[in-house]
Amino acid sequence: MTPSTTIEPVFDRLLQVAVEVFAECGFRETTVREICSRAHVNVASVNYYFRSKEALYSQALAFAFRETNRLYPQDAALDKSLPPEQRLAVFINNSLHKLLDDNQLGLHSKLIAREIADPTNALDDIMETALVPQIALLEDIIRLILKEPVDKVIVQRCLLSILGQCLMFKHSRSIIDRLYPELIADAAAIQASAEHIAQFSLAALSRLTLPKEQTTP
Amino acid sequence: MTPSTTIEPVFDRLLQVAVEVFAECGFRETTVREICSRAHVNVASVNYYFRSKEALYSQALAFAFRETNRLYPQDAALDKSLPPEQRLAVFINNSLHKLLDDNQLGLHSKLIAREIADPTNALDDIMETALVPQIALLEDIIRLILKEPVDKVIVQRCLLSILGQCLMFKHSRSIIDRLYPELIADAAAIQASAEHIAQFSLAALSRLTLPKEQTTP
DNA sequence: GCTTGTATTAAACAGTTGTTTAAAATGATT
DNA sequence: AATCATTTTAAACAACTGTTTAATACAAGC
Repeated sequence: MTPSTTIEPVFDRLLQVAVEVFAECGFRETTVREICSRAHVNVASVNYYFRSKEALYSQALAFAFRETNRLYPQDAALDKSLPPEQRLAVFINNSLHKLLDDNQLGLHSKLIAREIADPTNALDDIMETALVPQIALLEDIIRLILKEPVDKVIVQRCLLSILGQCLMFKHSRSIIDRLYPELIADAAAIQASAEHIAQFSLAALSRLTLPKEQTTP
Repeated sequence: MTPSTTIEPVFDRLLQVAVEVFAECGFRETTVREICSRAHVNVASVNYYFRSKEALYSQALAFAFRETNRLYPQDAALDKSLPPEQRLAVFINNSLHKLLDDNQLGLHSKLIAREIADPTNALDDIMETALVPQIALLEDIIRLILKEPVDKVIVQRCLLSILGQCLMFKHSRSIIDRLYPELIADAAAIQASAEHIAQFSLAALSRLTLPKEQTTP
């Protein structure tokens, strides 16, 4: 048995390269041979260390989730001493950078986004461990902003509204690249986009709590 | 043996089945044998009528766009005599039904959403003919709602906010299915979700035009 | 009849896929 | 040095891929 404290070079290299290639090409389009070629290991290594290509994918996905949450922790959004409006802004800004950072490790979110858009059997395992906590956090923040207690489905719909605005930048990246490339040109632009989403969402939330006075004040 | 009930030519049958299978499995996972099998034609037919599998995909994608715009025309949203707030609500409701209708022809939007999330070479051809007009329409409506003239990028960001909320229901369907399946259970739920998006967005838009100091009444 | 052009077919092609095998290399323990 | 389990390797496997081929079927025109 290999001690869990010492890292296995081939195993680790395989996992990292797998995230890279799976994120780039998707599950089906990536070949085991491509992964092994980039990792400079034999083709049989995948079936030796992992049971199969599918098992490697599953582990790579879990690894990607762990990495994103390690590199982009939601500490400030979890800080209950801050006003919820600020926590929401932090959550959105953090999520957007998580999704859009293209430097080397944006691959993790790319793989995750791909899995969400076109799920495989591995999704269910991931949901519980990594996605549900994020959702719960956002739900809490929304509930705090909508001070008075509201129907559960309203909170859920608001959550989807906010999350949808964020995920747009990942799932519909192809459209944004073609229509408004300047909106995600650099880090400053991304931050500005995040601020817009926060502002847009806070405006909507604060309006929803008010009684049904129509557009004319 | 000639099919007595369906006298549809092989070309048309191939195109329809292609939309179905490509939407279900994506470009790469789809095999021409599967398409031909479901269409009850020989394997060579794809290369006979269309040049290649890729050409068939390209034509299937264009066909899907034509069909969605035929089945869900944006007439009411185009009606310039209506108030822009109502036109926005119609646009959103129409888009959401377009995206979520699973009856037989929701396949078209499924194929399109797949292409947006994971674009192939065929996307650029489609953008111009089918997507840009929809975007332009939404841009116009937003500009009307934000009465006073605002910066171009603000309109663009608001457009992405609204579009993101709609596309969420398609691109992240896997998440919604697992977290809040009741939100898209039936046509009534979909309509309610559409009304929420419209309300959420209108609230945000009307707030964005006002000065920001109005947090507490 | 025959010819001509199109449509359809079964079979084969050439390449790639994930996976397995069985031999060889490695490294620690005796 | 010999034994043992573990790791690495090249090669082969069987199945599947998109595409092509060459033989056929079929209709219309002469």
